[in-house]
Amino acid sequence: MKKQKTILLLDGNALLHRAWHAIPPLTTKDGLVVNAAYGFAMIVEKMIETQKPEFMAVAWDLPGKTFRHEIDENYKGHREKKEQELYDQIPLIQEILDTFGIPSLQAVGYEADDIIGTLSKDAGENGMRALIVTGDLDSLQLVDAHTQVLTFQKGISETKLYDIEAVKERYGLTPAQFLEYKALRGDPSDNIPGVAGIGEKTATLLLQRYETIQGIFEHLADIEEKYAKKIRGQEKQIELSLKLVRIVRDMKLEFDFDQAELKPPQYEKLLPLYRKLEFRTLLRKHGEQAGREAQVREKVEKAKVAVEVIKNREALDSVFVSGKTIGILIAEQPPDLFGATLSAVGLSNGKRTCVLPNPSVTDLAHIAQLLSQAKAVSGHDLKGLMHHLRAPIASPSFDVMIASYLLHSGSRAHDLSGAMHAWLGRSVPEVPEVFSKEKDYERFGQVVVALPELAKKMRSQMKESGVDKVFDEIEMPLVRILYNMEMEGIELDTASLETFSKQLKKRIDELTKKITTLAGVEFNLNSPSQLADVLFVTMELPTKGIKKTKTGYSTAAPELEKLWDTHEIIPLISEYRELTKLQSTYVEALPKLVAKDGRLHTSFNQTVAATGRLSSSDPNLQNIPIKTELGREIRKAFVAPRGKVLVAADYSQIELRLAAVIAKDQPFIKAFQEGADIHTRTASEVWDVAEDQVTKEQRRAAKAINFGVLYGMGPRALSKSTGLSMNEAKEFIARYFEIHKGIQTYLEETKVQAHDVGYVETLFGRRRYLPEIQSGVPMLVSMAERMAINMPVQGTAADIMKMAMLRIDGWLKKSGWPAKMILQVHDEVVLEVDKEAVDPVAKGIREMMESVAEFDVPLVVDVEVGTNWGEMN
DNA sequence: TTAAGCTCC
DNA sequence: AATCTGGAGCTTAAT
Repeated sequence: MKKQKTILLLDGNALLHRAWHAIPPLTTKDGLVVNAAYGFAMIVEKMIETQKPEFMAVAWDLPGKTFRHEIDENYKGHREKKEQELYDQIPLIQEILDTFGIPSLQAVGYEADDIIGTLSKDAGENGMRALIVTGDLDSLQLVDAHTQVLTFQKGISETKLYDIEAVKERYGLTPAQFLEYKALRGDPSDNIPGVAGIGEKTATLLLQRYETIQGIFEHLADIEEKYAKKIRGQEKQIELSLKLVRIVRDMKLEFDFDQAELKPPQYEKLLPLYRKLEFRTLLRKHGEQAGREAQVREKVEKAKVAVEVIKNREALDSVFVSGKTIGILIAEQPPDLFGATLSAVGLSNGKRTCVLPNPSVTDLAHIAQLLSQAKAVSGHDLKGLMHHLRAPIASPSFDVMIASYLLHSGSRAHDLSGAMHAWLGRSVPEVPEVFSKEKDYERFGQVVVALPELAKKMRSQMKESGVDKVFDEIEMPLVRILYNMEMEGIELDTASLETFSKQLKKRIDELTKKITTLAGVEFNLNSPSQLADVLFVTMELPTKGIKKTKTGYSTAAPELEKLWDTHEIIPLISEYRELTKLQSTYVEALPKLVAKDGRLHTSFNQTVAATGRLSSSDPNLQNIPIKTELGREIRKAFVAPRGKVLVAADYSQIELRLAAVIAKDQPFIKAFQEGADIHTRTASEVWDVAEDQVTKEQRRAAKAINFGVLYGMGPRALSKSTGLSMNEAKEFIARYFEIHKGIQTYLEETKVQAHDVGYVETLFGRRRYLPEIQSGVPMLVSMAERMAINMPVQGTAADIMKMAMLRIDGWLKKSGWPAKMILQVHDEVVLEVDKEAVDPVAKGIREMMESVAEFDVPLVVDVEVGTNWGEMN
């Protein structure tokens, strides 16, 4: 039998948008925006390579004619400019398509979908296979025995192929039913009305039961009344929806498949075009830079060291020579259902380098055992490694990820290959994800071998800038502690959250009803844009003084507050916001993340925050609510197991104290030495009244400026946050700086230093570079200045907390008290402690924390004890 | 993917 | 003419 030929049909507009969104704004050196064209070219080339079609064509909507896809008036204005940049790229794409000989098709009165629908049908009738490439799931209705749909899942790299089976699997419906499903369900974004009250679930259910819409109407009598009443009498509406959703498949098209026959690209046109558009990756692929590539290959080749691929543990043991630093790397498989698994472990002692493929759990345990005896261990992301080994490493000495972070704290990308590139200045192979051939192991081995060299380079750089102390004395020892905290986790009382969830749900439903009634329209109140529309258009609430966002009027909490008295709906919306936030972010999400041991395990990221703080994710346990009474309910669900209690110790006012220390501000230093209420003291100074005469308002304003100073706040922000007038605020600040000369000088000098040397530092030598400060762009410069002001203070606090954690860990180990650190929230650590040991542990950690550093200002720690995190006393 | 909004220190 | 409060992470909508 003859091989079936394939025609690839691309939905030009859908892919254009997909490319536009997936690729960050790229411009050529002449300022031409080319990201969409680039993405489109990538898609086209990838499709040709992977699908090997015989024919190919691109269908386009006619410009300006949007039949089904009406653009919402609300979006029009701000979008126009961006849209223009996007549409300007269409001619570029046409040019690219021309060099491949791929025709573009358009038709008056039809959309791209219709052309594709028609051509795919023709193709099928002519014994061909049609493969539709689009970003739009509407085309799934076209799928049949010889038509398939390829969609993009995220970005432009991951695709999913839908044939009849795949459609059934994904939606539980045949492609023909999918059409009816969309007509029933509707689609607001495409202006398809559908049937009110029928959503995904109901539409699917009914179609599964009765096969077609006709079937549903025939069995209307058998259908539960709650559904039936929604559908009854909706024939017209459904008819209309069907018409809107159905893609035309019988257009009259003057089209000959021969026109779409795919030939090799005309390189003499394609390459200059790519060069003009600066598509380097694609150029390289086409051999443009074959010469340079060969050079790089040669260099890698030269650096090659003998790598053994060993398959047994005994041989592996020989790598571990006592007194040697062991370099270790893991190659992770792409995560699947069972989480990330390892495809290989690479080890090197500097002389021998081994790669162990597919390590078993016992292999890993064995490696952990051996590593704990090594003099030092270096690698990349050692905390991650410990999790894979399921064991701490006693002496982690060099983590490339952390070194990269300390050398470039502003960046968030600290991957190994990036570091190799940046510090070794040569191409090192990427760590492979899957190992199938011998050369994969070899390539991996080359990376492992390069590790010590990389570490050496990075160390000398760290010495040069003086961050090596932070590295050796703070960050590296902290790795194991963070691992232990992540392993330990915290117990979550899911039962209480369940009860709370029910209460929330009840109130949220009530609020939804009331708000809908008051507004007079049904809308999604989770959507800020819809809410703004309802408030300011439908209900005509005053827009004076309301901030604008890029998309229209803001509905953020402070803006709603301005509208508080204009309508009773506002407080309800505010409450709705609070409740749904709690419900979705915490109450519903957290219980799902409880591990098999009944506890919640976060990840503490050591290489994210530019100031030196930790961050927490999956889940983030550093933003558990506490401010509002309802929010506190969630915190109360963080509990100590039977027989234990939680002990929380937090540094009181640590940033302000450190600001006083760093700025050598005498009045502040004195105030802290005397144990004064710092905000009351400030108010008393500035308004020149006795401390016991300071009003609440005055204290509030003083507090606002005390915090504001740390962030580089101006008079504008101060007046906003205090209610002071602009002039009062200015005067207040002037007076403040008159008294706090040290602070004023610090602000000035820090800015100057940041401009001069391009970085700022903490008291312990952690450094942050601020390249934008020399950019000359006023907004970026002032932003960098504020970062410069804030980083030494926030960063020193972070240093101190990290050192305190090291001391607490050491003290607990030495003293043997049954207590474990489990959480850190910037200025607070939480421990889980056996009841009997509470008093000595509380006393001990306070002493550890308060004495971690000696300044002119005392560090003060408050310690609280409780059975849950919400009620500590 | 981004924007808007909210949570924390 | 108007902006300019530092550091994080998560959810939802919308494209």
